[in-house]
Amino acid sequence: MAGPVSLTLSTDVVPFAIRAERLEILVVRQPAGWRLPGGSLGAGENLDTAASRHLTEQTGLGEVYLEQLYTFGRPRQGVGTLAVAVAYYALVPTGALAAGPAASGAATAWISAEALADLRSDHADIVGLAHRRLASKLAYSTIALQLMPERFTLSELQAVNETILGEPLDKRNFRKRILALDCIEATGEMARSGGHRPARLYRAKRPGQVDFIK
Amino acid sequence: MAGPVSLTLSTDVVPFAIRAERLEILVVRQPAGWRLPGGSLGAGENLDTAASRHLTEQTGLGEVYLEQLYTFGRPRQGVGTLAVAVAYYALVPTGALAAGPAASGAATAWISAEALADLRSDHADIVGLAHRRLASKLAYSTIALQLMPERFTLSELQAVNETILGEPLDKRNFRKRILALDCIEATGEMARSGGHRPARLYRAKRPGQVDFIK
DNA sequence: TTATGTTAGTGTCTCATTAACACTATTACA
DNA sequence: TGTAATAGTGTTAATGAGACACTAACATAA
Repeated sequence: MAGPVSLTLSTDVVPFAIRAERLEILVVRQPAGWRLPGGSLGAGENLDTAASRHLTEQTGLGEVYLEQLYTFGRPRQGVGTLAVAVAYYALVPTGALAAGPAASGAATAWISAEALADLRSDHADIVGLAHRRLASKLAYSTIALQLMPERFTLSELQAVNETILGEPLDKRNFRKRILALDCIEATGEMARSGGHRPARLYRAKRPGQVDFIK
Repeated sequence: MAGPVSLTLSTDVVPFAIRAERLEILVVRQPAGWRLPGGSLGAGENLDTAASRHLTEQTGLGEVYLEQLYTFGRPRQGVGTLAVAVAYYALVPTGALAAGPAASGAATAWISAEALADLRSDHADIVGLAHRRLASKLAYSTIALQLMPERFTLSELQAVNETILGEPLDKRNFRKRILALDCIEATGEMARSGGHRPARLYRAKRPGQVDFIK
C-alpha cells in the first residue's frame, strides 16, 4: 500500500449559462488559451467548498447550483505523476451573469459550449460530458429552473430546454408537462416586451431545489 | 492557491453479487469491524486501475464490471486533513464468487447490502448510494447481465432484478421487455434442476458490454 | 383608426407503451 | 399415475406521449 510518487488533486468547474439563446460556458484566461475555473484544495477544505470557492474567486459568480460530475485521474508529464481532477458543473441563472465577470480577478469569457477549440482536450471532454448529463437531467428533473432568472415566461423556459437539447419542442406539450410538474407558479405579473401579446411571468415554487420526476 | 496541509486519496469499491436471492456486498476484515475493499494509488496508477487492483488483491476477485460512483471529500481527525475517496461499485457475476474469497489475502465476508451495522457510517453511505444507482440503472440499461453467470434462465434474471429493486415483477411483462432488448440469446440448452419443467438457458449477446435502452 | 406583424395561449385525437391478468407444459418424485 | 413445482405463453385496458392549428393581445406603422 505504498503511496504514489506524486499526486495532485484539483477541482474543475463547468459554469453553464444561457446567453442569447445559446448554451455557453465561462472560461478563464491562461497563458495559452483558456481553461475551466477550478484549482487545488485549501487546508481543511472539502471538495464542494473548493469548487465553489474557485468559481467565485476566478469568475466573481456567487451562489449557484453546483453538482459533482465525475472524477478523472490523468497521468501527467513525468512518470508516476497523476493529476486527479474532480469535475463539477454549475448552472448560472440569467441575471447573475452581469455581476459575474465584472467583479472577477482573472480575465474571463463566455464561449459557446459547442465550440471548444480554445480549451485543452481534457477540459473539452469534461464540458461535453457535463452537457450530456445536463441534457439527460432535463427529462427527469426540474434542473432547468436553475438556469432561469427569478421571474420568467414559459416561452423563455421552453427556449432554454430547446437550447440544451438542441432540438425544438412542441409548445403545447411542453406547457402541459411543465405545469403538471407543479414546480412553478404564476406571479400574476406580465412581461411587456414589445409588439405582441404580453406573457405571464412565473417563478419557481421551490427555488434552489431540484425535484425529480415520477 | 496554496495546497492543503494534508490530503490522502484512495478508492473504495462496493462489490455487489447476488447470493441466495439476496443482494450482498463483499467486505474486508479490519481491526474493528469490516470495511469496503480499496486503498491508495500506486505510482503512475490511474483511478480505475487502482480500484480494480485493490479489489483483486484484497478479495481475490478477477475481472469484473467496475463503474465510478462518486467522490467524497471528508475531513478527518486532525485539522486541515482531508481524506478524498473515489467510490466505485463492482458487479460480480454469480460463479466468479467461489474462487473469490478463497484466493484472497485478507479475510473477507459477504454481507447483506441492507444490514450495514458492521461498516463505518461513511462506507455504509457509499453502499446505499451504490444500491440506489444500481437499481435506477436497471430501468434503462442491460447492467443486470453483469451479475449473471455465463448461462442463466429468464427466471433467474428476473429474480436478480426483483432482488435489487426490492419488489416483484410480472413474469410475462418482464420476459417481453428483456427479449425485446435483443441483449440475450437462447443457447439451445436446458437447465434441468429438479422436479419441474426445465428452463431454457440464455447467454448475453455482448458479454461485458452494457447497453443503454432507447 | 385601422391594418399588420409578432408572440402568447389553449384541446383534442392518435398512437405507442405499460400494466394487469390465468392458464397449459414439462419434469421429478412419491 | 397422480402430485408438486417451475417454465412458458397473449390479450386487453389504461396511461402517457406526440402531432397538430387556431384565437388573443399588444406595438407599431400606415
